[in-house]
Amino acid sequence: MADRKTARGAPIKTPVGEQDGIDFSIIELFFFAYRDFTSDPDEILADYGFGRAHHRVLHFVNRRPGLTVAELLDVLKITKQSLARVLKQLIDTDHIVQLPGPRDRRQRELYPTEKGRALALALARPQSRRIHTALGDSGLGNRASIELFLKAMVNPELRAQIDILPANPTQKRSGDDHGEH
Amino acid sequence: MADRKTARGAPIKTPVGEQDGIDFSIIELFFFAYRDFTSDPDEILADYGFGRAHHRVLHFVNRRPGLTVAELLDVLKITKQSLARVLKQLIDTDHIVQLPGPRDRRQRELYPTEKGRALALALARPQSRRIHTALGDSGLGNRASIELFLKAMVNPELRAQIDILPANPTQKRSGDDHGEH
DNA sequence: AAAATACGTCAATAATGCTGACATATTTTT
DNA sequence: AAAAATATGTCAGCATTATTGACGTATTTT
Repeated sequence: MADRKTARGAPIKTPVGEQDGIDFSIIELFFFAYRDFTSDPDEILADYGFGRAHHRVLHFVNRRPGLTVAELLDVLKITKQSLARVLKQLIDTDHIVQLPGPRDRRQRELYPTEKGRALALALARPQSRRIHTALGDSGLGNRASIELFLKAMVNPELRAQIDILPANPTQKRSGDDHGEH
Repeated sequence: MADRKTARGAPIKTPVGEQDGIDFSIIELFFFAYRDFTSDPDEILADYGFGRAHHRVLHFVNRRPGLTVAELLDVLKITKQSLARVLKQLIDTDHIVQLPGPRDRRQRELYPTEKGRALALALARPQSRRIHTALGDSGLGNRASIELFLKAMVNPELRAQIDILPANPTQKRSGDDHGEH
């Protein structure tokens, strides 16, 4: 064990596979699918000097206008400092505006501008088209299965975040003040 | 238009939704699902001082032992310089070994060691468990639909990469020397 | 009045990607 | 045999997106 080079493990030449009891097919498919899924908006974002982080912020602010900073952090699971830069850029470029919270004026409610709405839609369009095509290709009527599967892939304790978003077919919204009335 | 602050666009208070003709449900589900899907291995990797990049390299080297550097770059769609760092670390920590290509000695064939194989399996295990649970939760017999959907989400010209990988049910491998003999 | 909260910001650091340039070994072409 | 192309490695610098820690300010709660 003196020489490091001779201590190297021997090469394994057999591929891992499903026989190891692991679902490699879907693991890989998920990787490739997500990679290409994000590539469409990435190209558009590059024209604005934005990145994926901007996309995510823009998306959720458009989906839940009036979102506070704390709520956004909770959805994105990033830190305040990470959010700060991209949010500032989106505000400076007039894609997002902040309004003081009506009940608690410490809070900043985030709203898209018309410009921000337009960009969010432009980014979502190719993704939606890809999904639509994939649903078609893989046989119609799979939509419900796909939704159930994807939702089941999310950590159970985080599925609440999904249910807050509008127009999800798995639940009905009872009111806009998502409230503890 | 002298003052910038007054030139700000007005806040839009209505959420975007499916009525805009865009499949926001699945877009979001895909984001959340992928986020949590990668969180399991991320925790394990942190113990080794590795990141997601190491995971991907380790994964594909285990799936296709003997892969050359160029082939790996093509699968991962990153640059040589980006790969260099993580690959070097994986070699230094004895997870991967390099052998000169038998036909072309300029090439470096990449193989996992026993240690590398073990880590790859440890990383894949929670992901596979999550998939298995999700398939169960969303009703058995969806597996084929899910695979078709995910595959259809991948850019058509890149689906060839998937078919190269072992034990994919959509094709049969004709030989191990993937060769133009 | 004091404490807690929501947010903003400054500074430093890390992981992962990028481009460009150049070196070395090896194979292919001329 | 010489020249060109190829596969890989490496150096240097840079961008993006994330991290942690610390501190300031406005506001609300205790």
